[in-house]
Amino acid sequence: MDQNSLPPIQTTARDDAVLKALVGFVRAEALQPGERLPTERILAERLKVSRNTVREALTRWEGLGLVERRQGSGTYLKAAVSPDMLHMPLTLAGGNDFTSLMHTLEIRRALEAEAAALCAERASPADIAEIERKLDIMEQAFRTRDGMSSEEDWEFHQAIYRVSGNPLFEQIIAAMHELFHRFWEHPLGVRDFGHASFPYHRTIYQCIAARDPQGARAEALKLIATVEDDLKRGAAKLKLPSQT
Amino acid sequence: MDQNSLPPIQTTARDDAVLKALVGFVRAEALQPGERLPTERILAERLKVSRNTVREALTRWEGLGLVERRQGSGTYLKAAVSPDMLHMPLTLAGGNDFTSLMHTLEIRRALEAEAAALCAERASPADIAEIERKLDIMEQAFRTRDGMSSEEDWEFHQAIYRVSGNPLFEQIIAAMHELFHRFWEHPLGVRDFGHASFPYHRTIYQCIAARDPQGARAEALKLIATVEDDLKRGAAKLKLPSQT
DNA sequence: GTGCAGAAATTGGTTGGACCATTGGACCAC
DNA sequence: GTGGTCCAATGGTCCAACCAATTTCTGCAC
Repeated sequence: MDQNSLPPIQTTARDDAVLKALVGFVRAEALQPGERLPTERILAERLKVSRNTVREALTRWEGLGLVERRQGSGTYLKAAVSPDMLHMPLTLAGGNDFTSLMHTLEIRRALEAEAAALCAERASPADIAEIERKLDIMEQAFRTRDGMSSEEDWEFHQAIYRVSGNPLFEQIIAAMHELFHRFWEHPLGVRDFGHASFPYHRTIYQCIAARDPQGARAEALKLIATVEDDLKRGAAKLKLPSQT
Repeated sequence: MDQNSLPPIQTTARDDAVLKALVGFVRAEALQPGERLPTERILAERLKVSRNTVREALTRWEGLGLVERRQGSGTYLKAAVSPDMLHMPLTLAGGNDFTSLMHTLEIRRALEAEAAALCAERASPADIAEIERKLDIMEQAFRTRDGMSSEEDWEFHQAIYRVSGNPLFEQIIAAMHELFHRFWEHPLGVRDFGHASFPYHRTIYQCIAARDPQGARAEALKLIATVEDDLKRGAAKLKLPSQT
């Protein structure tokens, strides 16, 4: 590690300066997502600030999803950083009621359709192969575990978001995914939850492989529609309140 | 083995607990945005945690825009909080390059299309009348000011988001709108920026009035497509870098 | 009483040092 | 190999100060 890439900082606005210095460091060292950055103690020493200040700065980055801290292990880069990043922290007054869940699904439907369409436009042969691989894994898991393939299912969708070439898709949907799963852990009493959506994964893939954006968009819409139907059936069964 | 049957164990989550307690406090005291919440020292004492831990928690809230800290004065609530907020920190790399702008536009295209479709499904006669009113105002402004109708244009779209019945559309797009306008104030040197999109506002309205979700979706896609074209022309003129 | 300058208290920001809990590797007995 | 134990490294928490900005109070001049 080049020690000159971590010069001491100068004035007030300490933690901002720490982050700025850290951006410079990441670029100087060409750190990639997944790599570990220096320990808090080293950063504090090099930047001539207290470790608490370093921690406040890293806490902000962690909140933005730029970094992940693992106790006993280190702090790891989670996304690419650049000097002119724009942060748009969006907090939605979501609820645990059925209505809010449907609202998130409507957003997901919009993004899923667009991502699939963009994916069909832009996928390289290697991308298509990668998506097919995820699809095979998912279908395999679906058959052997009789429908419980949520993890593999999610990876399939993530692959599509990535190939869409627009990182915002993954960021937004990942945030909603977490909310969704607070509810989804127990499939709302619907035994075969998600079964209906299964075939559409392959049809989406086929449209992508055939470079058919409109088709991919349409199939993605159908997929989410089946999830919405499942959700409605589950809500009806549980007599879930439709309002908070 | 079902991976879900062995979730990661939850050990320590001090600052999360602090935030949870703080949510409870805000609700118990019915604090409104703008009001001051207890000092860090008091929070630390009451919650039986160190002040550092309180600060890390507040730093996270500050990063999310929920709270504002003023040295010497106090910490003030900036937005309403609820126990089940959904946090969506979006960071887009490279603020003013063409690629990032296109990324935000792709998200907007997805949401705009879906909002228009939902709007066509759900609009009441009163809603339709309201949208038409906004449309008339926009068209009037467009004609008298020769294309400079961004404010009225925005209100027309907002009306559609509202009628869609899903508040998330407006929240997400509003956040991106602000971001977008930091660079959009000057229409990238394209003199008639936005002109091409003008007729589609009325066609979208007509589809909504005719309760035609598919048509509304298609027209919304066309509208954004014209904006994308304008943007590309502007980028070509300015020789804007397509990468960071 | 009023107005205002300066002192004092309040509050977030920073520091340095200490200890705890977890992680992951090294090492060892089996 | 396998399974333990130990140990150093690292993030998480705590404490007790002090600094810097702000607010509030005090007391004096008028």
